[in-house]
Amino acid sequence: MRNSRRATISDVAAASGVGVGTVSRVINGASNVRQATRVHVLKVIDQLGYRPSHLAAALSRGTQRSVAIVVPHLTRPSVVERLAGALAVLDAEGYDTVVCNADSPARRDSFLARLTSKDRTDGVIIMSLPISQPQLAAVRRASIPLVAVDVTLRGVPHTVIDDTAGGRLATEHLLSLGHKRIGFVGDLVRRMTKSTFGFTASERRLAGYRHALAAAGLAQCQSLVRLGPYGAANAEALTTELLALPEPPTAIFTSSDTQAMGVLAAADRMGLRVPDELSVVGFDDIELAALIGLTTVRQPLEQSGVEGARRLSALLRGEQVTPLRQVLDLQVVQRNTSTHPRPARQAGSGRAVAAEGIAAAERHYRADGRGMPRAGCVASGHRAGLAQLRRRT
Amino acid sequence: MRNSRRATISDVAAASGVGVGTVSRVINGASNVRQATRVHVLKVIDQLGYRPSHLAAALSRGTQRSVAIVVPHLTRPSVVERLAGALAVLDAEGYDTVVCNADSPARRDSFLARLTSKDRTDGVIIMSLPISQPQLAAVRRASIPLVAVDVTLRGVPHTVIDDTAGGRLATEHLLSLGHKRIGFVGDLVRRMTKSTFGFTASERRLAGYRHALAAAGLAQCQSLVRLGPYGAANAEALTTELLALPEPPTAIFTSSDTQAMGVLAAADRMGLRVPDELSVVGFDDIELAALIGLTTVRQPLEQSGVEGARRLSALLRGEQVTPLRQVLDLQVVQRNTSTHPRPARQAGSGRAVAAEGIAAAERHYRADGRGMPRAGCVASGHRAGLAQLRRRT
DNA sequence: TTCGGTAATGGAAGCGGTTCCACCACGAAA
DNA sequence: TTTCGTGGTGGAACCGCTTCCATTACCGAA
Repeated sequence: MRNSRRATISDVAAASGVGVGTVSRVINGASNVRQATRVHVLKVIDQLGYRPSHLAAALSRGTQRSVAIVVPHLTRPSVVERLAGALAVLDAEGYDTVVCNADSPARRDSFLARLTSKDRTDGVIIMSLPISQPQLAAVRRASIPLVAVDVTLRGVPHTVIDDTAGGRLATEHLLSLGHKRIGFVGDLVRRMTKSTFGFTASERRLAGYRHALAAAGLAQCQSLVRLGPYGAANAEALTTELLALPEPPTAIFTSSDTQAMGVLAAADRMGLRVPDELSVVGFDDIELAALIGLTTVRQPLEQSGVEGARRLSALLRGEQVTPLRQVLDLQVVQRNTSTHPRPARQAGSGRAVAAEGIAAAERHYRADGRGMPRAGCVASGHRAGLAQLRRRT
Repeated sequence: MRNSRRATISDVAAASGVGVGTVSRVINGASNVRQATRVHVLKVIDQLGYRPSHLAAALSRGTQRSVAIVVPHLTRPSVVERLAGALAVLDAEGYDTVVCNADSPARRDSFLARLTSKDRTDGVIIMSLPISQPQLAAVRRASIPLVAVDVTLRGVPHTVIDDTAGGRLATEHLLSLGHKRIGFVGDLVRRMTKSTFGFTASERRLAGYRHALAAAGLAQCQSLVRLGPYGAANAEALTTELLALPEPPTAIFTSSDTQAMGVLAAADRMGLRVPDELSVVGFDDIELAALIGLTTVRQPLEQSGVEGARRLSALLRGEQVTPLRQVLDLQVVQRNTSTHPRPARQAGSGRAVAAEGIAAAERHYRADGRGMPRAGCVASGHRAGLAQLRRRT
């Protein structure tokens, strides 16, 4: 047996004494093939270990059925849930999905360039990732079927939530519980370019928070708003600052559940009981939120992926996608990190606690957890304050 | 301008008055093209909005540079970290990566069938997913370059950890703290087939636990080992059972960090303080573990993906991959959920607490959290016990 | 002037399928 | 017997590129 190179369809045809057309029909299960022929060809295929080339078939047929999804920070829970939703739909529709994890703007640009300059996939889904005007224009010119999820892209079908409304909902929830001093912990956005894209989710949620406060006739205290890079650790630091204020907030709204974890950690480090001494509201309702009983604004993460994928696949079928802008519902899920503010509060003791907390926090941030020596067993003194998952009844 | 169908390379050639060969050279940046020609062709390409077909190029060139990764349960943090590691490497090497999320054995089989029956990708990475003997044989016959991560596959390069050793490490850590009654909470495995693949990670970690107990000369109490389906909620239920025993454990080792979350939740529900009244050790060291101060066995998740991808790419370069079995290091990271057992313990009060806890748990499991009515704001009475992220100093 | 040698280029021959059209039997209808 | 379908089948043309070989133009060396 000459197995120098992989068997092709004509090898099979030759070996089974039929034409390539017939082999092709057998492979694709066309009905007009005599049973005996089919069986014979199938046997030869098996003997030769022949595997049809997807590539050649796609080229010849003119359709490859593959799409790309570009996401930032694949490891974030909210992103993964979206991605999973999209993958499920695309699989079901028979698409191959190539996942592009754009950790940095540079990688995002390189992915986008790769996708627009060459004809690699039938369509593209962009998730949670603002793209620059020129890039959008490039995609347009290439007329690549494109949908966006969790980003507003002019002229492109996009599935989003109303972040501003979400921020308002969260804040109104806290207001309705009686809170007057409500802090905000969110993302600091370094803009890449002067281009318009403007607001990120966190900024819009902050806007919603401001609207709600304004509507309630409350003065807005700038010092109650703290922004920093994404991540629980940073949120913890910001919260520590917030709680150390002369007049600390009685509640904190934060722009993601992950950041809420940091807020909770900070509260604990400062010795504040949640929700009795501090109410906390997150955003997203990732799986973890239910587990730890976090009050949060639920957005349909997985469903956003599902919708995005559905719309792309409609686009690829040549259907009209309307409306261009699809807004999914939000709702506050009250669990166990929010309640009425405690009636009284002694400023003095509060401050003392806060001071201690800050010192502890500073000790902590100097050494982070993950890069430790590689012995068999390491006692990690960092993260010295012990965290525990705690439920109160 | 006739834009009925997409421009091809010969359209460009015709429109710019050169041969297709020259256009091809321009596209691929070959050096032997006159500068003037290059510029002109480039201009025409731009005018025509021509995008070279990746498909056709790949077919012609005979290499497509794409791989598939098959993973189970994409949303689990450990899986995502592995995936992210692999993606980073594959991107850097210029591969397109199609992600196959196999939630069920059926989907796994369909992915595998799709990948083996047709020639779609250059190679495949399988993560954390046991496959059946016939399937492995099929892959072999098709001689698809394959590597495994977190699964042992005979004859296939695989990157794994020594789960048994990990179980032993965790248990020895608790033993060294003075614990004598150590519980285990892990996965119940319904075997799909009679095929050999045998042990899952959880089972092997359980084996390690048993070894350690045996080595310490401790009697093994079968009732201290509880197995159930994966997930924090189930782990919580199992832990509740464990803590309701007449003689409850003073420490629990559980086969993943996610399950450890459930263990912590159960402890809290039962009113047990961690680590004073119950020590808890997880496995994996996902990001969350550091945040909540969970003592755990660290395995290099992301790195496992990196290694798998590196090995696949070596395989695709035609290099030998040795050793076939690559075992990554483990280490216990002690944080704040493990300490010495408390000296004394009154059986009576313990039991009373336990009984109450079980009742509460049963109430809980009847109604799960996520399928609530869709009003603007929902107060969720399920998950009634409020959970809080808590750090003690 | 003749003759390599070289840089730039044109274009045919694949890559491995799908598809369409021509063709062949063969049985039923005329 | 002739004439049509009609189910099976063979194979050329084509999908859009890459690649290799042939060709041309031009230049310096002999």
